[in-house]
Amino acid sequence: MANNTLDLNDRSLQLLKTLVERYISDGQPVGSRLLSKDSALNLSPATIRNVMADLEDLGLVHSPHTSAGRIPTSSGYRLFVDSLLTVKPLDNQELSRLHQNLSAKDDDNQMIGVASRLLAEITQMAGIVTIPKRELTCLRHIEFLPLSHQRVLVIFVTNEQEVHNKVISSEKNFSASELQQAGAYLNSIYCGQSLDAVRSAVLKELQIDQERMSQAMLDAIKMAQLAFESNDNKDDYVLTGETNLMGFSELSGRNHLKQIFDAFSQKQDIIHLLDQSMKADGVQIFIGEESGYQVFEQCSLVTSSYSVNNEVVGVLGVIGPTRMAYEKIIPFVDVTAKLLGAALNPKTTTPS
Amino acid sequence: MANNTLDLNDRSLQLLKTLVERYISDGQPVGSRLLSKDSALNLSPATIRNVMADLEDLGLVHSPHTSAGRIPTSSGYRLFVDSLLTVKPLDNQELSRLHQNLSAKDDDNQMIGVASRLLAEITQMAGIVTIPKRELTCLRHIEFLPLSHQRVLVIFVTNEQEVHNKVISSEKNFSASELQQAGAYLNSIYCGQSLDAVRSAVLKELQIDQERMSQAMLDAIKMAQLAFESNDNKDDYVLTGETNLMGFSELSGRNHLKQIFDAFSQKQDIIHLLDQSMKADGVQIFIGEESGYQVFEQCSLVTSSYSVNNEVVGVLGVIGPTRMAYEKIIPFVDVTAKLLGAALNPKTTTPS
DNA sequence: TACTAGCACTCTGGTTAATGGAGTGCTAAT
DNA sequence: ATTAGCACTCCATTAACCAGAGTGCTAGTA
Repeated sequence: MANNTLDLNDRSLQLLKTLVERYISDGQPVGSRLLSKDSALNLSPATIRNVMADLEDLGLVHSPHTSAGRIPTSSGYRLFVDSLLTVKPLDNQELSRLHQNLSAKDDDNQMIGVASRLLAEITQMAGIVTIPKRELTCLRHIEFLPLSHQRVLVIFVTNEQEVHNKVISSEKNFSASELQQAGAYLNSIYCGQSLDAVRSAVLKELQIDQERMSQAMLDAIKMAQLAFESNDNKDDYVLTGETNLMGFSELSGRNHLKQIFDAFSQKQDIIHLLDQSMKADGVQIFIGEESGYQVFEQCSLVTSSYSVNNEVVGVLGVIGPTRMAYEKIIPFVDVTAKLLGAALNPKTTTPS
Repeated sequence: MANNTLDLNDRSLQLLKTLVERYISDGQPVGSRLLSKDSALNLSPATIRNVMADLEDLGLVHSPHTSAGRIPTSSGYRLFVDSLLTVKPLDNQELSRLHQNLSAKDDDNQMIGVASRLLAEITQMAGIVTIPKRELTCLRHIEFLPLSHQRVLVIFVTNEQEVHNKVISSEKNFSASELQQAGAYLNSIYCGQSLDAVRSAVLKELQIDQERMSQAMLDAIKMAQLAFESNDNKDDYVLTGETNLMGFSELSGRNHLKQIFDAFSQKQDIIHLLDQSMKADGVQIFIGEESGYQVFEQCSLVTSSYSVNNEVVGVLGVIGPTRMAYEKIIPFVDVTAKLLGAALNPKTTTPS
C-alpha cells in the first residue's frame, strides 16, 4: 500500500521502467522472461518474478489473469511519468512542421484550429485546444442597434478584433439615433479600458450618480450594464481527431467509446478537467481514473496551459489511451503550447 | 432485373411489405415460416418461399447465407418507402414536445440547435440541421474599425440580428473617424437593401462614377466591395446525437463507424448530400448506397428542406441505419421541418 | 395451373473437449 | 540473495458435434 519511490530499490524501479516502456510499445502484458532479456540487468526470470510480486503488492502493476504477464496500473504509470521517464527530444520533422504551421497569422481562431489538428495528427490521438479566454479583455468599441419588441442588439469589439454580439431587452423602444448616441457616449468614456474595469465602473455609476446624469446617459449606462453582465462565459474548445480514438482496442469494449464521445459533446466535464490545468503551468498529466471521471478510466490526458504575454489564456492537449508514448507526447504538448502562445496575437496593451 | 412495381402482383408486394416491416422491427433475417404467420394472407411457407425466390431475382431482398431468412436490399427498402409504406401519424406526446420546443424564440441559432437535438433524441439516431442561408439577406448596418497594419475590421448586421465580421486589407491607414464616416455613408445609401443588390450597386459605382465621387466616398465604396466579395459562404450544420449511432450493430463492423464520424468532421460530403435536398421540397430519402457515398452504404438519410417565408433556407434530417422505422421517421422529419421554418424569425421584408 | 407437404440439404451458433503455449508461484538448491 | 526446476493455472485455438432454422426441389393435390 505504501506507494512511495523510497520503498523501492533502483533495481525494482529499473524493472518497472522497462516494463512500462515495453507495454507501451507492444500492448501485451509483459512476462518475466521477456523482461529478463529486455532489461540491461542480468537477472533470471525467477528473480524478476519475485520483484514483480513486490510491485504488484505495491499496486504498481497487475496481472489480467494468473498466467499472463504484468501490465502497469495507473499508479504504475504515474510513478513512471513522474520519476522514471526519459523524455525524448522532438523529432526534427515534427518540430519544423509545428514551426511552419504555428507562425503568427491574422486570425487567432484559425490558429486554434490548426493547433488542434496538429496535436491530433502528429499523435494520432484526439487533440484539444480551448478557446483563449482573456480575462483582461480590453473594450475597443461598442454599438447598439434597435430590434423589434423592445429588444436591442448590442455589438462590441474587444482586443484587436474579437467581435461579440448579444440581444438584450430594454425598458422602452429606442430609436436608432438614440442608440447611436448611447454608443458614442459609452465609447467616449470606456473605450480602451478592460472589460472588468468597465463593468465595475458601470455598476458604480448606477448606484451613485443617477441624479446627475441625463436620461440619455442613464439609458446608455443601463444598457451597458445589461450587455456586460455575465459576459458570454462560453468556455469552449476545438476538438479534432476524436475518431482516432476508435482505433484503440483498449477503448473499444462495452460502451466505452460512446461514453467518451458523449462526454465530448457534453463538453462540460471536459471543460472542468481542462480548467484544472489552467492553474498549473507546464505540462499536466491525468492518468486513468486520476481525472476523477469514470469515463476516462482507460484514458490519459496530457495538457499544458498556453500563455500570451505571460498570462495564461488557455489549455491544450491530447487525449488517448493510458497506454500512450508519454516520453514523446509530453515534450510535444509542451512545445506546441509554447508555440501557440507565441503565435497568438498579443492583446493590445491596456492603457493604464 | 426489371425493377418496377408493375412486375409484381399485389400478393408479392404485400409480402415484401410485411417482410420489411418485420425486419425493421426485429433486425433478424425473416424466414418463410414467420412470414407466413405474420402476413394476413393465408399461405404456406412453401409458397412464400417461391415468392421470395422471385423477389430475390428482382434484387429486392437477399439472403445473408443459404439457410437464413431474407433481408431487404436497398432497392427493397426503396420500393417499400415509395409505394408500400403506411405512414403513422405522429405520436401525440412527441408532437406536443415539438410544438413546445419549436415555438418562436429570439435566437435563431439557438433554435437550430434545439431542432437538431429534438431530431436526435426522438429518433435515437443522429440529427442534423443546416444553418439557414438566406440568399436575399438584407443589410441592416455596416461599420468599420481600424486595425494595425492597414487592416480594417468590418462588422455588418444582416436581417434582424445576424452579425458578421471580417478583416480586410485597405490601401492606406484610415483613421477611426474616416472609417466612421465611410460607414455612415454606406449605411445611408444601402441600408435596407438586399446584399446582392448592394453588391452589384457597389460594383456599378466603381466602374462608372468614379470621377464624380469624393475621395471619402470612393474609399467607402472600395471597402464595401472588399467586405462583400465572397461573403462568408460557410455552409455549416449542427449535428447532434452522433453517438446514438454507436448503438447499432449493423454499423459496428470494421471501421464503419470511424469512416462515418470522419465524414461528419470533414463536413464537405455531408454538405453536398444535404444540398441535394435543398432543391426538392418535401421529404427526401437516401437509402444505403443511393447517397453515392461509400461510407453510407449501411445508412439512410431522411431529410426535408425547411423554409422561411416560402423560401427554402435550409435542410434538416436524421441519419441512421438503413433499418430504421421509416413510417415514423418520415412524418416526424416532415413536421419538424415545417415547425422549424415557422418558428424562425422571418427576415425583415426588403423594402422595394 | 396454383398451391402445398415433405424431404434432403446447408449454414449458423453454441457447446464441449482437447491441445499447446505462456507465465506464474513455490520450493529447494547454490 | 539468486536461480533452476516443477507443478499448476489460465487462455486461445482448433476440432467435433448437435440442434435449430431455413432453403430449394420434387411430387402430389385441389
